[in-house]
Amino acid sequence: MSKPGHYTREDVVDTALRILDEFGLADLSMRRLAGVLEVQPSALYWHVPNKQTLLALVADQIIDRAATVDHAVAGDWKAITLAESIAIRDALLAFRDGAEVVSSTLALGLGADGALARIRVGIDAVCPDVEMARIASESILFLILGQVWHEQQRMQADSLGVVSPTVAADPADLNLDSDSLGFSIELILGGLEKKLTLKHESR
Amino acid sequence: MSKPGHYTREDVVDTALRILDEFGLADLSMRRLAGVLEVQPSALYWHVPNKQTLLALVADQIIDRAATVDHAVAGDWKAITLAESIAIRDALLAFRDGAEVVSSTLALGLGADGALARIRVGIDAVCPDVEMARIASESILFLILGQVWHEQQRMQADSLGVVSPTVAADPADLNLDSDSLGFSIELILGGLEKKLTLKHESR
DNA sequence: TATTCGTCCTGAACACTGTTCATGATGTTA
DNA sequence: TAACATCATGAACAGTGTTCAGGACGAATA
Repeated sequence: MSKPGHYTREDVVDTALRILDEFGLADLSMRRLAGVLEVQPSALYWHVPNKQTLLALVADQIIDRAATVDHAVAGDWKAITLAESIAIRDALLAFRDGAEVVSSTLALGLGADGALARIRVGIDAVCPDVEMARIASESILFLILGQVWHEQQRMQADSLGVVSPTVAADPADLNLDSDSLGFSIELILGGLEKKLTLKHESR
Repeated sequence: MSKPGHYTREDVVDTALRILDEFGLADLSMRRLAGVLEVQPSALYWHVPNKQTLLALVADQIIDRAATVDHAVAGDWKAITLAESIAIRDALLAFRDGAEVVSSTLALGLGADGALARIRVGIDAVCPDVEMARIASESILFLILGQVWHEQQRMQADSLGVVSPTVAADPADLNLDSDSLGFSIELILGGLEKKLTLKHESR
């Protein structure tokens, strides 16, 4: 941001990512982004065709920055899938409104496919039915996105001073949320395992 | 709409619902809504404090119109939960962009709580752990919302002439999607059942 | 009958939004 | 020196949610 000269597309995406994290998706406007870069709004449209693809690039960045998982250290396929899911969850949580950005990008089919791919690896290893594997991994992804989106929206509501009528700020809340996601995923993986063993036995 | 006279809040919400279904969420603006009612945009702000709560009322309407489920006819708790889920899924599908409207309303905590309540009844009957029941039913709701949102966004993309590179219009697509949701939910319910029986045995 | 009151709406304005377009400066290559 | 791709300007267009002083009109009250 210091050099007022020529920018690259990566500069634009990185700055958008920072504005997103600092002020939230609602305040991430093309004009604001241009202002931070000390540039006219129209200049952005040289680097990017429109705002939606800008957000898709931002979503890709968020997913790409998810921590890698050592599959050897994680354990069996269930542990691997769980670890990958937690990594993606943390990546979404690392940026404000991350879940909403990735959600809409994913819904529009503009990117962020890396998330689904990472969830699938563990499942594909044990589930020969590709359709079944697709449904299971998509379900887990929806679970992650829904949970984190809900959580991040609640965070914003809280930061806006609107204290929710429910019990406030339990010290073990973060762990509870983390366990909550883990539990949900275990439900799906458990159900999948059950289905797989049944299929084996019926042969 | 024919009488230019006084409107009630329900008229406004109903008209918003019709615009949503005909033209989609992106085209549901306060100005357009006012135009259909042959009224100045500012008139709407007498009936409703802002657009977000208008959308929340619309979301409530969508959920409230979900078909009722006869629990006696459905069968056991798993069948009941599945039937309720399908009913909610169909309610979301009955209006264009229904999933997105309900999703954001739910995330903002502004309404549409009926959906979660209906999913919970079957689970609460067999799951004594309220926390566990909450997580399981929220998971199912996220699954429904994610799946339908994805599907509706794809519908809009298709209707915009952007033919997706994947195989087009499989005649069994609708059934496949319906089965897809049923299968995901069965995964969760199966996992929950497994967890419940394990808990019983360990006593 | 005259006046007040609550209800519902008008018309104009404010402060934004994403996006387009003709034009221009700057540095690299032919 | 001339041509070219790169990256920007500045103005404008068409739209958005929302606010606010004021006005019309029917019902209740004095």
